[in-house]
Amino acid sequence: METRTAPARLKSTPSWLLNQAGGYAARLVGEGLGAVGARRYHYSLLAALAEFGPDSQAALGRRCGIDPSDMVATVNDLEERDLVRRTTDPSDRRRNAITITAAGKRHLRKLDDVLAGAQDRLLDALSATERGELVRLLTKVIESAG
Amino acid sequence: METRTAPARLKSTPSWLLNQAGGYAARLVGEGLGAVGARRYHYSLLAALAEFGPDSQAALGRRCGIDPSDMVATVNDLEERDLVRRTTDPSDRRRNAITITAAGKRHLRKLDDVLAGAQDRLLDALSATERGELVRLLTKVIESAG
DNA sequence: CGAATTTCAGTGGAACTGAAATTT
DNA sequence: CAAATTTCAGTTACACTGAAATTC
Repeated sequence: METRTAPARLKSTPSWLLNQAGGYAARLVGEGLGAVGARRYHYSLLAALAEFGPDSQAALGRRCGIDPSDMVATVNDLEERDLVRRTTDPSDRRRNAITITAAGKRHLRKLDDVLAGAQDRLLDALSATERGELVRLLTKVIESAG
Repeated sequence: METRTAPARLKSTPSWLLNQAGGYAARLVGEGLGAVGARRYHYSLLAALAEFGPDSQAALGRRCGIDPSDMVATVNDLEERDLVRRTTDPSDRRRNAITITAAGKRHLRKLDDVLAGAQDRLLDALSATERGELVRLLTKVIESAG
């Protein structure tokens, strides 16, 4: 077999490992979601609505790390499929109040299953303890991010 | 202070954590390399040349995970700055033999310093033991990738 | 007035696909 | 002939910038 090793400098560099693993994760998740006609932003947005209730596009974007301008297209997509509803907030007419529909909640449960399957494949090589440890370490890194 | 928590579904999902941390890492590394006029691909390619010696574009691409078509532009960039040399391999004239120059080696040492600084900032919140554990876990994940 | 929200048009790096030309 | 290499043209998901219109 023909083994092609990456340079040692890269294989020992945390940022490179993070990007490799992140790319692999994005591929697995993207394939899974794509198979049911969804994108990563769809999941983030539906999850935020399910957890926190209706909110404005700007607030939802801040929660999910989605840029306000990308939010427009994301809400357009979901609204077209009746997974969310967009109404102007009467108490502040600059805002769109975004609400998740019953179909949206059903869709989110389906996406939960898809995501869980992707995580299992992603972390196939790790024990349950190691998976927990990885989550803990990544959380610390993210929380320290400027 | 106004805390904006991401949905619990996301914060507990390894693929999401990996993408968040990967994005943070890419930003730190990109800023550092950008400050000295370099890109991430430049570092990968120079590191491979320094470790394994001259090779064809295709073989270097396989080592670094760089697409052959992206390799063309990367080598163009580095050749323009006299950091690598591109000559056609006389033993197989389909191939370009890519060689690192003395200036390329000097440049690589500078990039090593930039990268080391970025890793330090990235892993600021982790102890030395935790850093090693993170590298170990990420390596396992990557090696299991299909 | 300044500030926030939504929207649109456009940019840019990164990873990819498809195809052509050359050589083995 | 099939296969590998280099190259170019184009695509896609993603993250962003800048500016306009509306509203607070």
